[in-house]
Amino acid sequence: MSTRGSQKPRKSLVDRQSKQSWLDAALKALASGGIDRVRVESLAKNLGVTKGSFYWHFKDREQFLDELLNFWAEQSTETVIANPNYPTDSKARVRAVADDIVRLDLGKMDPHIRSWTQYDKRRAKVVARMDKMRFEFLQGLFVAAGFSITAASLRAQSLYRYVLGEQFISARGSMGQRLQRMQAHVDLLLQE
Amino acid sequence: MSTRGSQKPRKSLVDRQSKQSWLDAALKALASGGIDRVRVESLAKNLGVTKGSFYWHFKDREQFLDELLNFWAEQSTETVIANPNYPTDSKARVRAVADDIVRLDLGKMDPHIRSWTQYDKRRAKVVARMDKMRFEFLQGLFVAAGFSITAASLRAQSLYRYVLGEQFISARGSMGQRLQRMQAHVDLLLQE
DNA sequence: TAACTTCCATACGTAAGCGTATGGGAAAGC
DNA sequence: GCTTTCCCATACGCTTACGTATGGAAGTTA
Repeated sequence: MSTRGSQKPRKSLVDRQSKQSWLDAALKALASGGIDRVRVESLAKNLGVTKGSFYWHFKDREQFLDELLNFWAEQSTETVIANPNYPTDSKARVRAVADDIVRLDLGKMDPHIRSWTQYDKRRAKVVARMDKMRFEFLQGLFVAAGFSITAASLRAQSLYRYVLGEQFISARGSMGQRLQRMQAHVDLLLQE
Repeated sequence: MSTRGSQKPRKSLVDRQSKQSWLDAALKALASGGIDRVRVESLAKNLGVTKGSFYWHFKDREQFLDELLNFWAEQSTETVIANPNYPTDSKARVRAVADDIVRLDLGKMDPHIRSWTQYDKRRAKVVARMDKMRFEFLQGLFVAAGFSITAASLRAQSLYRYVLGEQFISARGSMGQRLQRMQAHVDLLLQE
């Protein structure tokens, strides 16, 4: 949708930076207590600026929240799919991915994200896309590990629900316990 | 903590009723869009009364939300544990419970409850107690089905996370699909 | 029937938060 | 150097929602 190419480059980097800082702050606020803590004036205070900045970068809070959701989606996608090099052995690969999910606490935003978007059809679609991507990624792992499409689907569903469920349990124990539980669960899924 | 027995009975039934109606309305509002929709004046409108009623029955919103959380906890406890008669065969029992969880949509409140209480230490304790109770109930089922404590624990953890995780996926498919998935998952857990 | 209790309506004060209008400083462009 | 653009501060109006103060209707008790 850009106009002609004869346009000036427009530094637009300071711009990006500032917009990004708002989104970063919002994501932190979201993680710290739900969408209800994502407040324009509160974020402004944290950033050491005023609302003036916000309403220059964004139309209103609604549009901002949309960008926030997309930002979360992008970030989640990058982290999970376009990832570093995992083991080549397919079963070890599953274990490594599961380990990362716990260790990096991927999905830590999911409770708030989902509680927020659950009854917002438009936004729920974004989350549903994420679910689909993540699921297909996991399913691919199990297929590579020798399972049939059906069996892999079942196991991916199970693993994905495990990951999501884990996020909602307050007393999850130490990192070591969580890793161990996850591996035990993966063992269940990987056994013939 | 009651005072002497010579006290009058004090009908206190109208009282109970009205308090209950507020809590019922609040639970419905909570289910329909998170704790943020549990608003005094909004609930009043739904009930066809004014705030006057609310502030006669409750000290303030905070105390009301405490009662709401306890109400949810009580209700969840009743529904899951003190339940009707399930099959006597222990494996069929597990399947029946899993079936009920999906069919009755138990845990449908969990996303909002957990997103709400996650960063509120005092309230998180209530939720943690629920987690413990539910887990021990499930663990008991697997123990009864012949698994060792350790194996039963693992399977109960898996099943519980599955149930919670299921709640957070927007595109869950039809009831039939959900039941089928759940049973497939339980099959995984029940196989030696 | 008079006083008292129970329960709710009305009206008000206050605070938080959104969005807008306006101005201004600093940097970039010419 | 002057203008223009970028970015933000300040100030204001408006809405929502909480909590309180007060009165009053209906039933209860004495």
